[in-house]
This record gives sequence, C-alpha cells and structure tokens, in this order.
Amino acid sequence: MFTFSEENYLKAIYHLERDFIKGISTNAIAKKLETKASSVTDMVKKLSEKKLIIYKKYQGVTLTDFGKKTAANIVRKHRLWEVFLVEKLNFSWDEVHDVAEQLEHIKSPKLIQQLDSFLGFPTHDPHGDPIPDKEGNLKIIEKSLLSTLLKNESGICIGVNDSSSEFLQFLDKKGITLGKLITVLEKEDFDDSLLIKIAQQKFSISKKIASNLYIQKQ
Amino acid sequence: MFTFSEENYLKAIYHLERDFIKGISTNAIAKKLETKASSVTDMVKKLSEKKLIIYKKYQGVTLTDFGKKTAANIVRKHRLWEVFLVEKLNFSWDEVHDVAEQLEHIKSPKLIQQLDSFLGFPTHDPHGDPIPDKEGNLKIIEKSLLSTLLKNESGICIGVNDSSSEFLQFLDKKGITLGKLITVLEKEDFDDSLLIKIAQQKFSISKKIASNLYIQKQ
DNA sequence: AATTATATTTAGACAAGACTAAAAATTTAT
DNA sequence: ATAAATTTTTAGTCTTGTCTAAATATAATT
Repeated sequence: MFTFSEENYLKAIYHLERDFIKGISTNAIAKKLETKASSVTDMVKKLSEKKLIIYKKYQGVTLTDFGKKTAANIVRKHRLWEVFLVEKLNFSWDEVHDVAEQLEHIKSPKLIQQLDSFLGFPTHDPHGDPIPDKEGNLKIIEKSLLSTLLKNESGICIGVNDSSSEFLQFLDKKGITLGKLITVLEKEDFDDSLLIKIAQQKFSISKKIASNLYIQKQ
Repeated sequence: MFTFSEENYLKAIYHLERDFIKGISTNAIAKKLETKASSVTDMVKKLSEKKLIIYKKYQGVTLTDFGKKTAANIVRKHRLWEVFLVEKLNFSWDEVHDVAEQLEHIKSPKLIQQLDSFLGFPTHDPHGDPIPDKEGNLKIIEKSLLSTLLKNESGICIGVNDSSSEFLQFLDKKGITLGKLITVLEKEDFDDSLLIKIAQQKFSISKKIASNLYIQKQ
C-alpha cells in the first residue's frame, strides 16, 4: 500500500489529467499541492519506480493504468465519504472537503464496500461529481451550464463548477440544491442575468452564478 | 494537534495506567506498541515537552490531566467508530479493531459530535468497553466475570476480557452477544465448567470461557 | 541564432520517527 | 554490600518527505 503523501500526489495528478490530458508538469503538481517543484521531482521518481506513473526528466508525468486505477480508488473513497457526511451526519456541502481529505486515506476494502452499500450505491457526490466504481470507471452524465439554457428550458441541478464555501453557502441560502428542477423563465440581454423558477419560487440570478451551476437538461 | 505516532503513544500509556496505576516504564510501552525502548525514550521526551506526560529519567511516565483528557478523546473516537462499524456497516466485532485504529486519528470535532448523535449517544463499544464522554469521563458499570456467578444467578453479557478474534468468533458461534441474558443452571465442581441458559438454549461452557466474559448481575 | 527568461533537476540540509549498539543507572541476587 | 542481571538512556545511523540554493535544461524573445 501507499503512504498518505504518495496518495495525495496521485490524486493531484489524476485531477490534473482530467483538465489537461497528458504530460503534467512538476510545476503544475507543485501548485496544486502547495509545495515546491523540487519536492515534486523527488516524489515523482518514487511513483515512477512503483509503476504508478510514467516519468521522463523534463517531460512531465502521465498516470499508468495501474496509477489511474489507484488514483480513482482514492477519489472514490473521498466522494463516498462526502456523501456519508452530508446524508448521514448532516454536514453541509461546503464543510465536507477537509474531513473527506483525511478519510480517503483509510485502508480497508471492506469498509468502503459496506459504506457504498449503506449509502445505497450513490453515483455522485454532494457537489455533483461522479463517484468512480471499483474499477475506476466514471458514469458520465450529459451536463450543461445553467447559463447555456434557453428561455423556457429546464433541467435538474446536478453539480457545481466552483465549489468554494462562499458559493455553496450562497446556493444553500437560495434553496438551490442537487436534484432540484430549475426552469429559465427569462433571459435578460442587458446583463445576461436569468429569471428562474425553482420549487415555485421565482428569482433572478447573475451570469456568474449561472456559469457555475451544472444542469441536466430535461 | 498531535501526530498519529504521538496519539498512539498517548493511548498506550492511557491503557497501561488503567492496569497499573502510576509510573509506566518505557519497556512496558515498548512492549505494548511493539517497538524498541530507545524509540520510546525519544518520544516520551517529546510528549513531556508538550505537557502531556510527566517524565523523569529512569522513573517511567504518568499522564498529566491534559494528557489524560487527550488520550481519552482518542479512545472515545476509537470506540465510537467501532460502534458505527458494527451497527451500521455490519462488521462483526472481531473485525473492527484495525479499522478503528485508523479512524481514531481523524481530526474533526464536528465529525465526532455528529457521529455520536447519529449512533444515539452510545455508552459502550461492541466489546462492552465504556466510551469516554467529551470530558474524558467513563461511565463505570458494575461488572463481574461470568465464572464468579453462583448457581441460579443470572446477568446480562456486557463485555469481554480477552478480545482475540478466535474468542469473539467462538462467542458468535454460540450466540453469545452483548445484551443477552445468561443464567447459570449448574456449576460442575470437577472442571469448573458451567451449564448456562441463553435465549432458551442450554449448553455448557468451560472455565476458560467463563473467565473471559463480563456480566452485569441482575 | 544568440540571449534572456522560465522550468526542472540536483545537491545538500533538516525534522520526525524509528533502529542498533554501547554506556549508564537501577534492581536483584548472592 | 558487592556482583550480576536487567532496564533505561545516549549516540549515531537510516528513511521519508520536505526545503533552499545552485546548476542545468527547455522555451521564448529579439
């Protein structure tokens, strides 16, 4: 098994690969983990020896299949714990990240298997991000930014782009939570704000908000 | 906050103090943690600097009030997690220890508070050991070894002395679990075995078994 | 293409935690 | 009370993961 530190590096590389495809630079990893590039170089050599990544000097890194599966498993644990915290322990969705960051490193296959079952085999975490299955595969659902919907279109809120505390708390205040049906009643050309309806309530939201909310079109 | 290692030492000292009162030797700690006495000396100096224990060279250690409270808090977390694993995730009571050993180090006061509430504020873990409250106090219940009961006395099974896997699995097989009412029907002078009744079932158990089961007399 | 700027790696140092082997203190036994 | 046995500590080494500063490679600019 791997150390906490190794797991954190793996996870960072995994997330970066979802954004940039291949050849993740040591600098990018350093920035993500708030550490120094020299520390990354050290660790990257170790992960490479363990066959988790491909690393050639000055050319960045790429996860191997083994590395990808290992990283996905950590993300799986992270997101299952987030579901647990929100659904069972009444955490709000902006409080879960730091705790899940710790819980994801607990080693016990049975624990995760039972937790998964206890939670009813969820496919998405409280932020709408997909939970990898045991093989590391993600169930991708067709998602659109709320800002791309046209007048009179509607969809179900399935996730956020920006998951900062402030944003999540704002959504909570407005009663916008995962699973809620949102209908666009008006689009204001002037400032791109939207008038939306959610659970019989009508109010308007800014372009910025609408560009950070993922919707599954109905 | 403290490192995993520091917490493990604290917990070991805490448990040793329940058995021996004061002046825990470095050797005793080393044996408990399966490490070397020299490593213990190093760590003990550190814990002493942090005011968690009193340490005088060659004279063993004693927990300070602060150390005691800190250690009790780790034990509290360990036992709450054990309850969670058994009650919610269907672990059997011989499988929980290693996982709880990891979970006890998760840092989040809210997590423990909510977990406690989610579990219905349990006072004892699945082995019958008391769960310290937030202040580190234990609720002590009057417990007797099953082997000390007289003929026709009965009591509720509240814990075990030996918590080895083999023993716990044996108990499971016989249907002896926490909360069950046990009545002593016969005591055999020859080998000190007992004929007991539990949930309408009658069978005999050896002296060894009876000396490892705690009972709350009715 | 040469020079400057940026990114990456190397070399050497440090802290935490553990270990071995040797020294010192304490305890036990004669 | 002294010698022998045991316990505890010290000194020095190792590994993991991090860092700074210096060196080297790559990329960008003119």
